[in-house]
Amino acid sequence: MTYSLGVATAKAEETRERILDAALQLFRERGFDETTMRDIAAEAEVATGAAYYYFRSKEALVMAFYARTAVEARDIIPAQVALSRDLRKRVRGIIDTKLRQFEEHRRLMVALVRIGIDPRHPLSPFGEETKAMREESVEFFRAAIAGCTPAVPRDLVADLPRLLWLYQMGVILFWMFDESRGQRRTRALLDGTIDLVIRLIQVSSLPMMGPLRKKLLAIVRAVEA
Amino acid sequence: MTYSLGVATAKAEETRERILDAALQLFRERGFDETTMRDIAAEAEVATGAAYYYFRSKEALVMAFYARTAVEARDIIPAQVALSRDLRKRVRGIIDTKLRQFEEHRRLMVALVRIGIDPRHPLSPFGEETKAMREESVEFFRAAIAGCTPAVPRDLVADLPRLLWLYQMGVILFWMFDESRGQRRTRALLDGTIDLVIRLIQVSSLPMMGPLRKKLLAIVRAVEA
DNA sequence: GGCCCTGTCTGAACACGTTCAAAAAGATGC
DNA sequence: GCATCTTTTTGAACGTGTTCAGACAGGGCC
Repeated sequence: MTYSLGVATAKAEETRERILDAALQLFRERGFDETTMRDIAAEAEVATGAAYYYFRSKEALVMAFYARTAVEARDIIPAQVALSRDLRKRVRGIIDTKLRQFEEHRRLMVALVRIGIDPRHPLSPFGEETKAMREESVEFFRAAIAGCTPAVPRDLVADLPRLLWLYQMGVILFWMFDESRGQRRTRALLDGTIDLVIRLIQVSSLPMMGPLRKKLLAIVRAVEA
Repeated sequence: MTYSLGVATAKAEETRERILDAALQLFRERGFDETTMRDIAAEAEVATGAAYYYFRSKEALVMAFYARTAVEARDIIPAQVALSRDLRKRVRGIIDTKLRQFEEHRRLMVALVRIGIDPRHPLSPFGEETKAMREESVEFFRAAIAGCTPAVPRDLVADLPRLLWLYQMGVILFWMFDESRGQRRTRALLDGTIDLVIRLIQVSSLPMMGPLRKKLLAIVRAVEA
């Protein structure tokens, strides 16, 4: 859950935090590949092995950062969603929040992607072990489409949250590698595609579009199963 | 071009092939991570360093396989495209061909994705070094939409090939991790989405859809630039 | 044949992620 | 306070990708 290994005492918790903070500091200063586990341990003033007592791998340190933002999001995002009933604003709000959370460590996330793209890897966002976190994220989108304007057709309610989550993952992926000034290409992508997504939902809500919706959902389900 | 380092003589070429074949054999038998460079060198009956004389990294061996398929594709795919004027069949033909080429080493490609997802990495399919190969692939799609039925609107002709290439990459990515029997989930994805893509092109060809096309293209261009 | 040059190949050495046996430090019960 | 058990910490050792200084081989040139 916390992506850490055995932590029983308060002192241990403090050591764990020290290691994680040292790691994040060095990752930010030098980059992920340029930082060694020995560096991290030295910075945290523990032996090399100690890092592995708390984190099962170097990537797990990044995952711990990710998990930290997920905990913070529990407060921020529901508040964000409550601000408006407009679906576009809600979705945009969720994604913007996530990007803001990651901002400081944008390039670091690449390390997670490298291993996470493989769903068989324990730390993959598509894997079994991260299921709880993933579903929490999907729930944010479920909350966002509840009672929103424009309303979402009933038969989309079940699958749309997961599709929006996937959309979010795509945007984040793009953003990680977006080296344009202030990541303005990601802004362009967001500005353009959010509109498209919302309009697509609207269009597919028209009565005549029932068959299209059915077909789309059939694809989604065939692919997921 | 060939993703190998200096090869001047015929004997060197033969050694290079021996190393690559040994690597592919071991990768297939045991998997990428489970095969060491020392194993590969031993199997090819050379010293460890020899492998690095011909291939700059372990992943470069996989890239060499990829490059090999790209060379083969130069004959196969144009022939494939020539079989029909039907756009759906053509696109499907290209993607099916690629999947068939990779089939034997499906899981191996994951090793390429892991590093290739980062456009800054030399071996990334989005990077500078692979540009020639990438553009060759895009050209296949350009040939596919030339004189096809249904016809593609003029203003899409410039960008559609790259979008279709991106679509192809997405399908291949999905397929790599598709552990369903015979990768039938990928079949489902292809069956469903090809139809969708073609229909989208048709719909966007309607005269009234000019503004939508413009908007889509504006997004694509803003994101790429 | 002897010399040099370039391309090919060797294998030890290096750096780094990770593991592990054992030591140290705490907690618990008496 | 001591014995025992658990949690935490240590640092050497291991395996692996990669590098590198130098050995080797063949061909051209005198």
